[in-house]
Formats: sequence, C-alpha cells, structure tokens
Amino acid sequence: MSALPLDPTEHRSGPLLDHLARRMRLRAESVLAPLGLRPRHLVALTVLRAGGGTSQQALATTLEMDSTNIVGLLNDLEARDLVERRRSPQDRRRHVVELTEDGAKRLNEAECALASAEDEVLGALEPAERETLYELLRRAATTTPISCGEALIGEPDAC
Amino acid sequence: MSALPLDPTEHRSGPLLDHLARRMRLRAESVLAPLGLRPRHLVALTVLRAGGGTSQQALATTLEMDSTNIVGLLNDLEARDLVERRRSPQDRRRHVVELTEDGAKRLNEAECALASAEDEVLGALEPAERETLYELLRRAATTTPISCGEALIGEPDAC
DNA sequence: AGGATCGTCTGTGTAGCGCCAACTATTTAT
DNA sequence: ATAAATAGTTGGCGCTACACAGACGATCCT
Repeated sequence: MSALPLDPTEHRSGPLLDHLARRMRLRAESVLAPLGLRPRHLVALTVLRAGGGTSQQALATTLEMDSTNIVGLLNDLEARDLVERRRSPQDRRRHVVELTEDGAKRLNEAECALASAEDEVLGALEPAERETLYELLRRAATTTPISCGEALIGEPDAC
Repeated sequence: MSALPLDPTEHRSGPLLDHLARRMRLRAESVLAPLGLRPRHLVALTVLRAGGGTSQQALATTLEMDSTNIVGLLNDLEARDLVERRRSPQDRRRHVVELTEDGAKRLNEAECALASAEDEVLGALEPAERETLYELLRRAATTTPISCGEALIGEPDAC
C-alpha cells in the first residue's frame, strides 16, 4: 500500500504475551512453591497492592474471573494472613479486601524470588529494557479496571 | 539502602504478564472463534513464523509443552493446512514443521482480528508505546529458544 | 414488605496439560 | 549385525483452573 516502512505487518503482542507469560509461570511455579504461593495468588496480590481496598466483585471484574472462584482464592490468601476481609461500613454486604502488612512483605519476598525466573525468560533484554517493559505492563494493567465508581471504595474523590 | 530513587521495590513483570495475558486471551478467544483458532494455536503459529522450520521436539522445548500435546496441537493446525509436516531428509525420524502460505495468511488475518482485543487491553498505551512493548516482547521471545544446534535444522552455519 | 445485590457454599462440567506406557520408524553406537 | 537411543504417535490417567448454575443468609433500597 504505502512506501513507508512503518507497518509492514500487523504487530499483535497478544500471542507473545501469552507465550512469555507461560514461560514465566512455569518457572514461577517452582520458585514460589516453597513460599506456599501459586502464580495466580501473586496476580491477585499485585492487583490488590495496586488497587487498594476493593470489593470482591470489583476484584472479580479486574481479574476477569467468576466471583465464586474469587472466594476460594481469597480464602487461600486470608488463611495465610496475606489479605484481610473487612465489611464495608458504607455497605455491610460488601467485603473490602485489602493487603495486610504480611501480605505486602510476602509479595515483596516473592518478587525477589522471581528474579531468577525473570532472568531466564527476559534474558535477552537489558536491565533498562526490562524496566521499560515493566513500566508499560504496569500502566496497561492499571487501566481503571472497573467503571471507577465501584472500584475505588475508599477514595470517592479520585474520580 | 541508597538515596537514589532507582529501585525502591522489586519490579517483577511476571504477575503483570500473567494478568495481561489472561485479559488478552479471554478477548482473543471470542474474536478468534470465527476463524477456527484458539489463542494457543496463535502462539504456535507465531513461534513457527519466527523460527522457521523446526522439529516437533524443538517446538515442544520452545513452547515448553509436553511433546505428546504438541502432536494434537499440530494435528489441528495441519488439518486446516496452516502448517506442514515434512520428514527431514537428514534425519527421517524427524518432522520438520513449517508454516504454509495459508498459515501465514491466516495468522495475519488473526492478528488483524486481534486489534480490537488489543485496543481494549492495552488501551492505556499510545501506539508508539505499544510498538515498543511489542518489540520488547518479540525480542524476549526470540531468545535462542533451544540450544541452537538442534533448533536450526536448515541453517547449520548460523552458529 | 418486596426486590435487588454481595458474598458464600456446593456441585457439575469442561479444557488444558503433565505424565506414563507402549509401539513404529529410524539413526547411532558397539 | 545387533543393540541402544531418538522422533513421533497413540491412549489413558489425573490434576488444576475455571465457568456456570442453584440455593442460601445478610443487607440495602424502595
């Protein structure tokens, strides 16, 4: 079509994302096992750290998982005191899920433990590039996960 | 430790990768259905396009999947003429797996179809940033997947 | 009081995938 | 030439992650 060498073919990162996530997850699984965590738990913890206190269904929306399965996931995390369920004062049906201090600490430990896995999978990238990658992923993941009004329970001013 | 604001906390992209891959995969699933493809097929096709002719076990190593499951995956793709299994002349036990023209075309179509999914998931990133992301992912995924000697069947000089 | 909503529990079904075992065709080593 | 290793295939078993549906109590909104 055009003489410009701008976009010769469609560049979709979906499959690459999938591929790398799998490679990472396989390594993470074994590295995380001694900590009693699975990759899936880390995703939840990461989202919770980023999102502050959210209701369970908000979490379900963010993680795009069925809410019934969120229950089990949170049970795991709460049993290990990594996460806390408090009833919302505004709406006592709701559980406000929040990372505990232990949770934040454990998440940090896990992230340290993941370094080796990341070294293997992202070995082709230099440190600066990895940081760029991280920043892009983080920003993409922090895309006002839910309609904003329901997600931010504690900060009604943010919107 | 240091006063520099360089690395206050560990930055692991593993969980983010996992999260975004999931979000992408869910959308891809429905978008790809009319094309008779699943996300997993796209990963394989993408790897094949990047890697040229590889043996099945090389593919298994790259995708980090059990080789018995590779068989079924390739059966799917070959049944749709997206992929071709030829016996290697050098070692007639081997199947050299290669993308057909139809396969390349179909992969391109699929990538176009994925645009909407990507728009939703990577909506927070500008086009230039998405391209950067793609490039980083692509390079990370192209990390001499196998020990190099076994992977490159057709090009024995490359190493 | 009545209806909707949030979370929980239970159960069912399915898909992805690892693992084991057996078998064939072929290559390599002895 | 015979034995051992390797590539692919098939079949089966089992586990895990999930989605989905139904029922229930607690709570909110009218």
